[in-house]
Amino acid sequence: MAQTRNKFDFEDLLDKHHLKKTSPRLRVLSMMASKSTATSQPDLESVMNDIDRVTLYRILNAFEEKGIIHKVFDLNGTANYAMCSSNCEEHHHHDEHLHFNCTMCKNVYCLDDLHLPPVTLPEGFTTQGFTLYANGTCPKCTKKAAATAKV
Amino acid sequence: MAQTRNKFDFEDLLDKHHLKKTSPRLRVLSMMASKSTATSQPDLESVMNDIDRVTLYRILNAFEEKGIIHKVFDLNGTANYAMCSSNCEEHHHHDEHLHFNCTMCKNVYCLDDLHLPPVTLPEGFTTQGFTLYANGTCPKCTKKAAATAKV
DNA sequence: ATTCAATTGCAATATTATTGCATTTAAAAT
DNA sequence: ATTTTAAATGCAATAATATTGCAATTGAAT
Ligand SMILES: [Mn+2]
Ligand SMILES: [Mn+2]
Ligand SMILES: [Zn+2]
Ligand SMILES: [Zn+2]
Repeated sequence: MAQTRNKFDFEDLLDKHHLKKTSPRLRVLSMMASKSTATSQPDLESVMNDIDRVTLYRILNAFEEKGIIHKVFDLNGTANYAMCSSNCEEHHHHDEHLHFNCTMCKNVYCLDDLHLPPVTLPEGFTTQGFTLYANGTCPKCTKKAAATAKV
Repeated sequence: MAQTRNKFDFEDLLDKHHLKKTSPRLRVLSMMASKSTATSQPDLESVMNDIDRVTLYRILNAFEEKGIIHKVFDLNGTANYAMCSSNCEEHHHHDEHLHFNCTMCKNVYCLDDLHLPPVTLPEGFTTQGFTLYANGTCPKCTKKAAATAKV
């Protein structure tokens, strides 16, 4: 379940990062925060069809740089964006959680509380960060499939 | 180090998958097999600039479907392709190894022998496969950086 | 109220990917 | 060895995704 945030939270968030409180930005924030899954670039674009596509790209890039959102590529290489729940800083993300990509509904879930087990890399490789991806069926789609099978 | 394969291996490989042994396909195979890292679509295209870009896309898709190569997206969302070392079957890959993306040289390494630790998903999620990504500095770039620092 | 830098919108361009169709070619059939 | 055929390629057109430059607009500071 996504954290419920109000208008003022978003305004504070933009203030904190020295970003001007504009209508496009506030709308993008409230859309992304209202969902429990990541938002794909195409989705964002079709929902916010009155905002220029270039503006959307620039908003997403700015938010990502500031550590407000993070980008995830799904199994098809489509860019998806989700709020950073943890304490991501400017140019320094900490989103080392599991990204679950449902092959039925295509949704990308950020499973935040799933900590990654430690991995030892071969000699010579030094790592800055990890991301674990999984694909399969999400709870909603599992239920849906079960219901259809019954009939 | 990539396994050295000769022309006959590639012809056998194509035969095995009921794919015609054509010049473009053999060239793509030998290029990919000669490298220890994955090959990006742009790289492939610039090296094989005499092969039509559509043909390249179709070759890559065919190889992926047959389980000859697998696709990896790097940190920038660019498609990269690498030989399947394990026993991948048609429409059923088993490439659950670590993908290391060097932030300096942008190369993607398939670290095959690195087994993923088991992860337990939250209730309701059923998984078909995992992929672990890491980013950081590869051995070559680490050495290069050390050499530059000395001077 | 005025000023100014940040942000947006628009036009042009670049990059990556897909589709339809005519031509070519590897492999099978004769 | 020739003919036949399905598979594969190349080309043209189009779609989808992303970036850049610049003029107009607007939020926030003065
Ligand atoms: Mn996430
Ligand atoms: Mn791999
Ligand atoms: Zn689903
Ligand atoms: Zn490197």
